[in-house]
Amino acid sequence: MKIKYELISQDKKARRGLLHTNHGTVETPMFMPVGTLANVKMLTPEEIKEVGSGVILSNTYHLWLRPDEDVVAKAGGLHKFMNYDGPILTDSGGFQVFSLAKNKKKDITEEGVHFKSHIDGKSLFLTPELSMEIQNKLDSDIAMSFDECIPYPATYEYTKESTERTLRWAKRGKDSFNNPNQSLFGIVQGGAYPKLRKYSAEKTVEMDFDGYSIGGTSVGEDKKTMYEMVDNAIKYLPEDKPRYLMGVGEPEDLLEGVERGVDMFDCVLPTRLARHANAFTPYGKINLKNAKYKEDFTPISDTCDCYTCKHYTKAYLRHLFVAKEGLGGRLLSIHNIRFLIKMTEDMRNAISEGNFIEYKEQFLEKYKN
RNA sequence: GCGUUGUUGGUGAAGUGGUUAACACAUCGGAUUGUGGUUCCGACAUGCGUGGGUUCGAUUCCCACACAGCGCC
Repeated sequence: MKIKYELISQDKKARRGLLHTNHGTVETPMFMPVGTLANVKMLTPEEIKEVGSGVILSNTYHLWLRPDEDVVAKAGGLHKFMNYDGPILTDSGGFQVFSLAKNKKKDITEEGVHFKSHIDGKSLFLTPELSMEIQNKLDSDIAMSFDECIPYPATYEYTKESTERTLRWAKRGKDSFNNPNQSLFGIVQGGAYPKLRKYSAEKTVEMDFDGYSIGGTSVGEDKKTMYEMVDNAIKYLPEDKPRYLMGVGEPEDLLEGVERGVDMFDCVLPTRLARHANAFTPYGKINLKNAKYKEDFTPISDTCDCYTCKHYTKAYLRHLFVAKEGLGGRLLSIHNIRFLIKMTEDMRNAISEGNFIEYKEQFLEKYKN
């Protein structure tokens, strides 16, 4: 069955809802941890669940290369393969158009995109049809359309050309899509041009997807520009479908996104930062490797309810990072993901109580310091 | 005692008669937004064992001394 979005309550544009999937019902706004290679780096499925995660994200491009989608299909699909029974969303490989296609003009064609494998340098060619075929086999709950994530800055001409091509790719992908148990999201592009965002959103919505995402953000633009991109896309999206802001983000971005009506976020930030000893706290990010934590025997945050904060001190975590012990990254991944997910829980409650803006301002007042 | 080799930052070490003494590790910071697990970027010797000398100029050449290794009585 396809996913179904159910709106529960609304506070201005901020929305609280439920997402019904084949692998359970989850609440929105939600933050989705990224598990590119069929695992959220360093964490077991039990730990992912314990942290309150709704959906996790995995990646078509990476699983295509290794182990390859047929292996996953033989295992019985992505859920069985990785032993995760919650909802999974797969990114289409569109972001790799941004990060791996070196020569945009030459590598990106109407038919598809030429890549060099980041593993062995082999030449690869990914098309909308192939991305759908791989995702159909992976059998995630939500598949993403194959798009081009446009760099920033980009000229109006290039953005227009690319945005139109992404629309044609979306249509081709949808036409070849072949898995009745899987949902498919369309992706709004249009770069930083309001006119193109509107065009992309309206044309994408016409194709009638199961959900819509806003792509092409967090690619180097300033925050003001990013929030404008969201504003200029989201007003054309239907109320009865989930909205997903791709690749975002930082705590302040979640607040700004939810305020504008975003339901879903994903970001590598909590896990990547964790591997490099950076921790989210209510008072901003801290670097646990700093010498000042050498004898700090308090938790990262005394108001955090995560496993790590309940059992370990900053001094111990610092020791693990300085000694390059993997447990540090693991414990901090738990904390950082929990931090963002707890934020979404608090935001949901604030929406229900009609005081989202107050929550946001209180949060930011502390966090900015 | 004689001969010989060596003495460069917290560590291992390059190097040159002439503007800022290489590099690595350690240390100390910073970055990270549809993954970079081992990543990226900064800072870090006012000084080359000590004291003299030669020279316009010495960490580099010379002498003495100190210390360390090796060899010989």
